[in-house]
Amino acid sequence: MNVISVVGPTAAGKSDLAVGLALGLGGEAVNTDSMQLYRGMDIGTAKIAEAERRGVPHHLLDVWDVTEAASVAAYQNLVRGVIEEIQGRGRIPVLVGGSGLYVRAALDELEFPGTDPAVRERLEAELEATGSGALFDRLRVADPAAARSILPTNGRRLVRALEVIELTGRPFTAHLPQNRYLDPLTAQIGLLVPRPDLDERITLRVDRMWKAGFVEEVRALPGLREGRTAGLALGYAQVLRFLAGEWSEDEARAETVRATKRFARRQESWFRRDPRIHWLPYDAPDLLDRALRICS
RNA sequence: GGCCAGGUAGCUCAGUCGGUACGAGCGACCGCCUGAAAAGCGGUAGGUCGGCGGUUCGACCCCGCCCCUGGCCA
Repeated sequence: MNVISVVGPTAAGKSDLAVGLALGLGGEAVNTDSMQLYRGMDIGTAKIAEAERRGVPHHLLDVWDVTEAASVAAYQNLVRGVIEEIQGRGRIPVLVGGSGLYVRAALDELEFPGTDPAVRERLEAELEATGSGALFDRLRVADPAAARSILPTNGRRLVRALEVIELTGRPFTAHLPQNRYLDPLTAQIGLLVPRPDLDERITLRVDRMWKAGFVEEVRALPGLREGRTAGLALGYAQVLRFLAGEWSEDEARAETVRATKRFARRQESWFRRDPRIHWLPYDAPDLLDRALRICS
């Protein structure tokens, strides 16, 4: 295989498996997690510690400032470059992370039509003023196919669809080669975790984050409030509300656990759809061997 | 032991001046997802309305007794 990708819900043990695979295959780790791209967001994103990397180089961690807005398209440029560079050195990129769209952006034939801040801003103002229903009606005329796949109440996606149509003059749905790897020799490994185990692991992980000084980490990142995305990250958003006096610290922690469980469920439903993923039980004693076999 | 409040969906609670529970939020389960994706948007399933008896054509809503929870008094 030329490219490996480890996916699955949060707290499943992806980082560790990726390091094992990299060591076994002569590879390097590449982050596919939208929030670990941010500098300074370590505890709350469960970023793999230096010691746990066991000498394996890790790419695309700490590349954005928390004041920058995240962008899949920008990320896509970065990953594609990194993958090429690693392969150029005769090594194998081992992608790791749970951001479904980011994984797709890295692995699949997928292109993002452009964006325009002015257009975006105007559409967002319109959404604010007239509500999503009006935007939906417009989309229904401009691109019936897109309207069928976007719910009338989903303002965010309506804005983007209309933006793309306005910018490209083509329907939003014009580009859709689904599930096609850029490199046919790509293997995706998914970690399967039973719900009760997953919930327990999430609770423990959040507790550990708090003990590790998560609140202090957030306090030390004033830029979080300015950025459009970083401050919305799981845990960070909740701690910010605690720091703002809206919630007690306990509430913030409990809400973080709840939101993380919900997120893990969304990750599962995203990855479940991809028939190309090889699923392995997260606690299999021979997990690494089985994964290596799939990758060879 | 007496008084008061309360026992309605897994949880927290609405509600019916007696006529098949419009229930809500959270949770659970499921789905969507193309430049904010740790974001955003949806769908479905759960209730013998504490128990037993009575009044009534009819009670979750009225009456009696009992059980449970919280508070106050003794």
